[in-house]
Amino acid sequence: MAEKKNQEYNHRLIEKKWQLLWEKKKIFQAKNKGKKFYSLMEFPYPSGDGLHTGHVRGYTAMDIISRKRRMEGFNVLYPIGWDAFGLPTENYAIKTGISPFKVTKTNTDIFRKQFKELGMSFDWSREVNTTDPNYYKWTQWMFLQFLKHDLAYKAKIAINWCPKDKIGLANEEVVDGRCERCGTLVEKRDKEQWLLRITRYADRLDKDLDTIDFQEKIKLQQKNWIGKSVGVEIEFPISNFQFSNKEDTKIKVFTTRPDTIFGATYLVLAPEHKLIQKLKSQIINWDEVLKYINIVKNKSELERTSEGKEKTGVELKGIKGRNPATNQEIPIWIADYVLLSYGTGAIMAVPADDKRDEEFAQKFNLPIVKNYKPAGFEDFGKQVVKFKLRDWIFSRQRYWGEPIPVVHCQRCGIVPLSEKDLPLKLPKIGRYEPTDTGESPLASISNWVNTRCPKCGGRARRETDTMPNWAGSSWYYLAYAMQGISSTLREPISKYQKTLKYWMPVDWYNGGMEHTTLHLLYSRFWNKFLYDIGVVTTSEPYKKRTSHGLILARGGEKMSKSKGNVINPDDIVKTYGADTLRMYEMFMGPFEEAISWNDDNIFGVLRFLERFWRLKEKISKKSKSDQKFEALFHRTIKKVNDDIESMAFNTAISAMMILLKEMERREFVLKKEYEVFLKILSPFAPHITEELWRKLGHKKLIIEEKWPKPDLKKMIDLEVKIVVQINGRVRAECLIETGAKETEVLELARTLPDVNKWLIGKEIKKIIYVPNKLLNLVMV
RNA sequence: GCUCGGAUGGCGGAACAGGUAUACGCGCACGACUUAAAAUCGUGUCCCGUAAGGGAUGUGGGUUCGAUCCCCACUCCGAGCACCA
Repeated sequence: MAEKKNQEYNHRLIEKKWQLLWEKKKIFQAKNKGKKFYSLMEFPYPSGDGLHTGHVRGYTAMDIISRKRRMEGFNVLYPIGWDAFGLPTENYAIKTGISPFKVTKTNTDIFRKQFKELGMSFDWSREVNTTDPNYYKWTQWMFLQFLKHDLAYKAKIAINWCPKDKIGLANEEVVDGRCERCGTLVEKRDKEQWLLRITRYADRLDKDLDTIDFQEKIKLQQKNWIGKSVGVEIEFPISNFQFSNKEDTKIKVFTTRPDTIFGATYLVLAPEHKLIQKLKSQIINWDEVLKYINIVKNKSELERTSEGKEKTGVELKGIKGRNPATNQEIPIWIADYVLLSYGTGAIMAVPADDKRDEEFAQKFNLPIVKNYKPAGFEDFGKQVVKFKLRDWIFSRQRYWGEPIPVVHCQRCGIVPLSEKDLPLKLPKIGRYEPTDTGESPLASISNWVNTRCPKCGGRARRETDTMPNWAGSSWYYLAYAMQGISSTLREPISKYQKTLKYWMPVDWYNGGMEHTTLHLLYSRFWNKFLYDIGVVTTSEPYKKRTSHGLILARGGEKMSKSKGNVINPDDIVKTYGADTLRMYEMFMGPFEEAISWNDDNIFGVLRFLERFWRLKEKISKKSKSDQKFEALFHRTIKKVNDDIESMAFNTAISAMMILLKEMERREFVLKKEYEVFLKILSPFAPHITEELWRKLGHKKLIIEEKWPKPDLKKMIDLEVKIVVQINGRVRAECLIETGAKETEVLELARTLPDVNKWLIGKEIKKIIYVPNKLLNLVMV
């Protein structure tokens, strides 16, 4: 009885065993030579909840690809690490008083264990952690390079402020006017902030998308976000006014439709436009103007955009502009539908052509010309390119992030730390709350804050802002390559150049769509900068980018703790095994699309694995299969191969299910064929296939075997089924040798009663023949 | 509002250089094995019709010998952007 039980498929008896053996043999450790393949899935934020089913989907997909590449002879790097700085850990620390260092340690331990239990073929020797001082030393080093090249600067700007998290947010972190993390309404606050000049790279970030293999929807989203538009800057003279400064005699507007200039009947400035203050003395209704400016200033972003888009504005009375095309005097208005941050902060309004201008003109009774004559594109100004992309707000007023390595010296101003003084370590503290003044808790640690200026030796204060959690993830793909040298990141940068050149770019990068305008754009920018200063040799970090769909709870809702509908992958692994979970998540539907979890369907793949396990009993010593089976067999090898490449994992598995059924139906299974089947299944279900491979008596592991190639000649059937249609409707089918000519098929078709009865007394007008597929007889 | 996806059995989904719609899986029904149940295996499973045949891929048109696939109009769902001149 016990003996019999051992022979049944039991994941508990095999999965751990192989995981330990892989680890012991260091089978997944990448070398730094050979034909390389760098596959990457976005590294996780190690939250206290552990891995969720969505993680499993993405990591399994890249694990399948990585395992296949290894069998194809590539030197594969499939690394893993932890993006561990960030708010949830800090908030947890505030709530419990437990140090974020400790929380991070606990959480990464859990994640690591879970990944191992899933059989992920990570190179654990290259594990990185963004909160490790050896790691963030480099994040800080890169910040200093930005600073050195004038790409990091501090400025007082109106930022998005989350009053609950007490933190400034980048534009990319504001969703529908609310904080991306906690959903609180975002306020505007004037604050000194660090910014990175990502806008200097806007054009390259846009253009270079054409050189890389990203999914179209990803490229589109990035293009929309960068928002490149080509237009013309046109100067409208201000009439009836004497200026001391010549520059101030004109209002510069940006338009993508300079051809509509003859229809421009008024000008609009953004309320924050600098010129307004300069024109103050000439504006008759200044009180009214000032009142409007203040109202706009105090409106939140959400209010400004959500008030039904009802247009508001005030005319600047006392001054007029002149349309250079018509030479007519036109009024000048200010209105908040014109944004200071885009173009020149001023527009020429063409109410006949632009919907917003039309609404505004109607509300305030401004003239609308129809039937104006079109102008040439550059007749009244010169062509310029504008972007929607804004500079990246790079500082956060929080504890749990990389300290920004500069000091503020009373005499020298902002002074960067010397590179040899990195890392600037985050001091351990007892309280993690942000201060009410909106400063980081670091500000209250006087023995850390008060320091000496590296330049003059005088008194100085450390910068207390920290970096956003997008910093560490902007270059982690480089860290994996660097990490390989000696398992540390301690060497000077020159030591890493060879290995960086060898590994970069990442060959295949998978991740979530939610990171398209954040992480993906930031890291491309970061890499381009490092390319420009000679640290890396490719200007794009990722050759190919794909994305996985979300996994939703049953019924299509998002999984969430509050709804109690969260599926814990640990439970599935425990009950059914890692191989079953991996295969289920790959089989459940199209990889790129969102899909609902359904426990019932797990049994489908579990049964498949159990049946596969039993198949070994049918192995025979015979040496040849029939041609028909071989055709199916080789077609399956090809399909599994091609489907993995296009991430159509669901149909790859379905093809293997069909093959299994066919092999069960037959009286015997050839050992050769069985082994090939094991190999093509192995990336999906690595444990059971290693076990069965070993049971066949092999000493080597299946992961060390070669990926099978289909025999294209054997894929072709000797006979094919041809569908016979009459007037496009299927009436019969017949078997005929592959590659038969039209006349042969027609001759055979005529003999079929189901065809013949439609032909009686009628004339065939036209014959359409698709070789090996279909014959369509068109009748009168 | 704009941009991009999507809509196929009871359910998840296949089929895309226009060529047998519903592969594969789940569920369900019946049968075999069991004293019995579970498990397993086998058969069936879009709708109407005894059949011949007809109707079905969100809706309505069009192109074509032939349309899930291409074109036009619309409805609904999802994602992204959102006064970007």
